[in-house]
Amino acid sequence: MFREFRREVEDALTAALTSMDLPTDDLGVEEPPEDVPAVLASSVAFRLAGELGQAPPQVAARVADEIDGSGYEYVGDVGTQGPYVNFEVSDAYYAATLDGSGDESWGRLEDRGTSVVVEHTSANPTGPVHVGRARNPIIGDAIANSLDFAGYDVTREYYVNDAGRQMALFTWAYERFDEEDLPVPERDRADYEFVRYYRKGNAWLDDADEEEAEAAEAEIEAIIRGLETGDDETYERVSHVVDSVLAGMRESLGRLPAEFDRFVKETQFLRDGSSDALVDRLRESQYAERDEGAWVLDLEEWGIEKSFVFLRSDGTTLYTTRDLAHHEWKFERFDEAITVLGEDQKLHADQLEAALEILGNDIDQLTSTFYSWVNLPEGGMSTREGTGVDLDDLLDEAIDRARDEVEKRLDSRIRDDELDDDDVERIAHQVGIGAVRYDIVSKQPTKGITFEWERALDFEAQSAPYVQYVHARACGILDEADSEGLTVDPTAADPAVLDHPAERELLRTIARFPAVVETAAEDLEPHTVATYVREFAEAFNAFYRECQVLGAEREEVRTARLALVVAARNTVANALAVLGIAAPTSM
RNA sequence: GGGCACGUAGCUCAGUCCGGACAGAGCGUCGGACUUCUAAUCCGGUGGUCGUGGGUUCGAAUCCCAUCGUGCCCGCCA
Repeated sequence: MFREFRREVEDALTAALTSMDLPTDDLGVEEPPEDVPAVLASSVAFRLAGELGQAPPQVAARVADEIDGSGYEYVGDVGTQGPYVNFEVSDAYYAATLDGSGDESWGRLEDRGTSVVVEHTSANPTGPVHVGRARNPIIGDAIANSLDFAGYDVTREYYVNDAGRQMALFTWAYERFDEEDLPVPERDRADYEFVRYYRKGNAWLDDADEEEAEAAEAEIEAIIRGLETGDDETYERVSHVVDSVLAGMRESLGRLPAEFDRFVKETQFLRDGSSDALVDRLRESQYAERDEGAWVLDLEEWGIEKSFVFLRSDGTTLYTTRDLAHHEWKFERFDEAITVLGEDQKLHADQLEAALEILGNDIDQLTSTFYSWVNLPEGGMSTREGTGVDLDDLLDEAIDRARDEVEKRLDSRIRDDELDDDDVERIAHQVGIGAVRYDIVSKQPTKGITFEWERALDFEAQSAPYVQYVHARACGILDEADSEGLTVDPTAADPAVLDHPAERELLRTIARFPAVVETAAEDLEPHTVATYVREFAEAFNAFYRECQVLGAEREEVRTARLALVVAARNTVANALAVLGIAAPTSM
């Protein structure tokens, strides 16, 4: 409803200014501070003061007088407070909000008929997912969710880097070393088992004498060449390693949960010839030149000083070259492509975009969004070095701590719904994993994060359980209503009886949700949903404190409040869904 | 050396893109509220040179310039 109201306010202001023969290019529409009794306000009077030769408050009064709100459904009182023109909402606004949010799809926007592929995570299949990378699936999943809610047709893609030197080295190490020479795996799962070969291979190469190293390098080179020329046997060997490790990684990611619609392998673009064809096209471009046997692009026109190598001097392709073919493949299948990348990829993303433009693509189709690393207090995390905290360990610890909390609270529990062991386990999972996700998704991705156990697993307010608790409370009320034989009928509710300030504030907050989804999707900023849902939880808790639902004195009030609780539950459930956080029905 | 990001309360962060009403939360700390739909809750107190210095503007945390600090990146790795 907020979106419709905002449009009406803009219309009304434009009409008023036009009839006063004033410019309408900057309406100055903004959300006023909390204590102002208005949903939107305009600061346009400041800008017109000079032109009219009057002080802003006088200008505001004149503009407010000129506004005719009668033709609008949701515009209520229009008044001024000093230099500001304030717009209150009408009763119809509350009524429409209560009606709309009674639907479980509240917050889902109309279908846009636009397909978008969201590529995220795409961690190299070298070993278990560590916390340093965990920001990618959590942010990526939330971005995909917000686009889905905003009416896009979303495909979630994991791009598998199975063609580089890294995987060739891994395959060589896997075939070269015996398991008995390796440490016991940290977990009984493929990614933990295989990563031992990868680490061993790297360590061995670091220590090997020149002759040994050269022989090993020759074998690794042979694997790279085999992949490059599309040799089936080489592909099978590498695939065994890649698929095994990836299967393990998918289990970790699935716990978040972060699911993918498709896994696209880099080797696909070597095997189908698209990578070679692309190199030929690039070579013909005016920006291509040879440099010490390699082929490079001069990207100075794009403000990139260093030229970009797209073909090695030995004739093999590079990661970014193959990624070019990958992106053309995406452009053919989707209207828009979004990639969630670590901040270290910025230059590559710029080079990729420039090269795609040279190849004649419409680069408006592509948007890259970046996040900063999660580091340990003592430094970065590395799969190769085996430094860092595994995502599995973080999630296990989070669940353990959440379980302790649940059990600690069982004794002092007022509600007599008798949680059984399954409930305790369910809540521990929902809260533990939710807390980890909320901690990450609630911050701007560009901010650096230093991982600390205590902070990541803080269940206090401004964390997932605070919001989840609101959902559980709403469900609790509705359960109770159900067991008392009360039917919740939103159509029978009269929104006019919801005149308590806490009820009004809750409805106003609910009304904003679709607009929050819209901007989160447009700006690819899911953390704004996290901010919103926290504010929502505050509004609900105030309502919960001030307004008895089941114990309401009049039946019509109870009916209306029950409808409000349904609306609140739908809102918080969907906001949590966007963030990828579970909404517990009890806690 | 060049480029990009970040710097807001003791700590963790919103707000910055699109300038506007006294800069907001949580944690911490101090005090208060459970015979009342779940106290993982709520209420009150405490706490800020918005890194620093200039500039633009009626108005700057927000825009511009400079500067300091931190992180990331700077062709044949991914």
